[in-house]
Amino acid sequence: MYKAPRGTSDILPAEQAYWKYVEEKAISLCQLYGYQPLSTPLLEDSQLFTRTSASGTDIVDKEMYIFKDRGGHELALRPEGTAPVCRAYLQHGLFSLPQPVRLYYIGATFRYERPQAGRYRQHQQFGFEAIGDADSALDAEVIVMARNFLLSLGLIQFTIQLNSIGCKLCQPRYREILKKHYTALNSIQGHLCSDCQTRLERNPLRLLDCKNASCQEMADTAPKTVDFLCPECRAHFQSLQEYLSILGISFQFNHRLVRGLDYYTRTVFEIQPGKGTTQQGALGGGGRYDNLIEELGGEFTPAVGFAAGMERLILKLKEEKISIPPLPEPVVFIAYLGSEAKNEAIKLAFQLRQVGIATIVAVGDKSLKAQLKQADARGTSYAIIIGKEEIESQSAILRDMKSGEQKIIPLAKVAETLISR
RNA sequence: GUGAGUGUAGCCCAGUGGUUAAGGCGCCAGGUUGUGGCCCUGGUGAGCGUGGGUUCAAAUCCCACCACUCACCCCA
Repeated sequence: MYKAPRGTSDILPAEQAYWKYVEEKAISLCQLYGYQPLSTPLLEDSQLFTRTSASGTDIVDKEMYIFKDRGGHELALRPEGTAPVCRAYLQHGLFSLPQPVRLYYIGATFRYERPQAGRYRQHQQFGFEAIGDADSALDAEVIVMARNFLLSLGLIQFTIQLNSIGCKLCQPRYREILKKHYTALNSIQGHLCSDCQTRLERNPLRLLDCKNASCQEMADTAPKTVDFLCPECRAHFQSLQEYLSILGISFQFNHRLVRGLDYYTRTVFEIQPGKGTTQQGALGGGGRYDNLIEELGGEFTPAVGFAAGMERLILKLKEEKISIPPLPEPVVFIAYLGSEAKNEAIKLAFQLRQVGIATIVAVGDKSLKAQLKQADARGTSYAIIIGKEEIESQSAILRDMKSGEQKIIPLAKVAETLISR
């Protein structure tokens, strides 16, 4: 028996209402803020990610789905959405549009890791990116969108964690200071975990988010990124906070927040869920990536964005028992008895659909009881019953499934009767 | 990659060495010779994740493997 590959899953009809709900909220949010949809392939040249995200990040080091196609090209199932959007921005010359260009996407993302609650090898991400302006008002816009998105879903138990990690100018300086701090402490205490030993060399910023107890002690006393920002980055971060405060958006500083991808500059933020039954991690995260497009071969183009995990959001919706509008069910179920009636039933179903009435017609020549049971199971509002008697009088029984009331109407008037209801 | 737990019909699950593996949901049929949702009756459907071992005898004990779940790392 075949099963869906590990970490992937089928989304059955019973689940689809959640997906539609979240997608519709996402789309209407983006419309409200003037973001336009963009779809990119699931596959990309693997270097798009290895170059931009760089090594030393988990996504590149251990979570990428990489393979060679028949032509020998190394491709990757996209592990994140931002780099493909930037690639498309450059490839199609979107830089010639008025800037910033505001884009959003909803699509599958892949990471090879051990699945658990809210963590899958294939998951759906909703993200939006504003490309082409460094104005911190844009950072604020993105953060507010992220917040309002969750609120529109009915989720209220979350916090926005915020930090600034500087730019090309000030971040290298900070890195050196951080390295000195760790090297000094480590030579005295010598408690740095093996992961952090490598981080110290390859990706010192990520020393800060190590969860290892002894490393945490060192992180607690470590110098903070915000204290070493250059004047421009400091002003940028300052004004971002002002915008947020004007809008009454509350957030928490998190000096240890550095994010898992290398391309981030200045603003980084994450949406952390309140305490729940699972440890699913961030509901979403994002930040500014001013150098990414330049690294991909374009002009210097500052940008900022956000992405959320749909599965995690749905998990939360269920955890908090937020009710979701059901998917629409067909209005009418047509039951028949006998082969003449069957012909009439099929014809009637065809006609009803022509005028836009969602209809299921019975098949398989089952008992009327079984047919009505199906109508009930599908939750149709009406059942139409056609038997021998009805054929003779060219009529049909229209049964209201909720009240159980039924009346006989001319076959020719079924559509019109249903429309008038 | 590491750790823990679980693995019996489509789903939820009882059963801890010994008759044809129990129940609920679902599904099918009947009670109502043309009528759903409640009720009643009957039926359908598993040989107990896979392989090996212990034993007169194993779903029940042992070993290995696989899968699932959760957690760690890290992130959506």
